[in-house]
Amino acid sequence: MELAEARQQFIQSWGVMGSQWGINRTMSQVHALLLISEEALCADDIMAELNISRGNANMNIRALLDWGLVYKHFKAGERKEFFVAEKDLWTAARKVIKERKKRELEPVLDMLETLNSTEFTGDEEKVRQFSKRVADVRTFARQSDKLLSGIVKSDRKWFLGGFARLFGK
Amino acid sequence: MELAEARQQFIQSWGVMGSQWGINRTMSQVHALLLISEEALCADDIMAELNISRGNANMNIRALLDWGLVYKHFKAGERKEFFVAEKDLWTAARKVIKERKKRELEPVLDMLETLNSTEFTGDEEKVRQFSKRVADVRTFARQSDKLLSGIVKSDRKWFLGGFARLFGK
DNA sequence: AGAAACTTTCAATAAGTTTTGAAAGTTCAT
DNA sequence: ATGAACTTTCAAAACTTATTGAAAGTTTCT
Repeated sequence: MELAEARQQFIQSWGVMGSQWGINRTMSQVHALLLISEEALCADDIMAELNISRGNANMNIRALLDWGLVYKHFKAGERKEFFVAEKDLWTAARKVIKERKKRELEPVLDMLETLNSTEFTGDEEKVRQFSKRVADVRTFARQSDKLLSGIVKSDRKWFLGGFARLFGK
Repeated sequence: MELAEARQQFIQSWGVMGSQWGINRTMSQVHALLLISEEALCADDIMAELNISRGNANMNIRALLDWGLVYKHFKAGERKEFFVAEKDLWTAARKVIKERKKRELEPVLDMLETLNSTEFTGDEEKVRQFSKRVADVRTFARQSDKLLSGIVKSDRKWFLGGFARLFGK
């Protein structure tokens, strides 16, 4: 198989996965491209490889920097900016978990805390039942938050090591 | 606070979270509505509560059944179908993980396995570097898959119990 | 200060996704 | 076999999100 073809396959597949998880397809593709690139790439390289406009490239590169998945890299004698991906995927995954937890889980958690400490007006029995459900969901969400925090704080060994001992007991 | 208002807040917030994770907003809202409903609801109840069309309600209820997050419920003497949510969120979460793993992680894993056992044509050094990157990503993806499988198989106690002992050691 | 090299912004447009609603399909009771 | 009750389908419309490209902005060099 041609190397170029294999690269495209990797980039496409990574893009599809991203879009299924609510991440802009182009952003995932830029990430994929940088992941498999040894050399730091500049905006023009990325535009050319992925066939996208300058604006689109710029916006998605900024987003990746923002997530901490890509770093700026300056080459001596070159004026433009180059970019490299965080190549350690465990580090990258932890950043994604941390960030999504903050952006997407915490607002729900806040809503649940608020509802949990509010008194409702309405049919007494219905209020009782609703409060019970909210409390259940809150417990679950807090537990999930705790689990994710633990993962973010844990080190590579935990991830690389066997998980067998962690479950079922 | 009015009970009705609180219900809307819960439903909206759950809908936003879903959409951020690549799940149709209406589907999350139907799920939220069923989660906080003691009684089983029929299509018309859901249409009325969420102000959506019959087609939309039907399509999203089917999807939730498909994910195993909602069950059909028949009421004696009633001809129409009623629906209830799986109220145990740990059970629901495991189903979601299992399903997303299958639908969204496994295709990437397959791509990585294929690329990993393919010889590439092209500049020798570039091929070597690309293969190394693919191997790295594959290792990470397999490890993630293993971790998720463990979670899916683990029991509630593991989730409810303290995670402290699991990390950092 | 001016010009070149580069990055960012943003309004217009394109692409993609979701929703609707009416028609077709199904099931069940008589 | 018919009709009422209910569910499913699907093409068209509405809505949302992503992308473009040209203009504006910034930085660096002489």
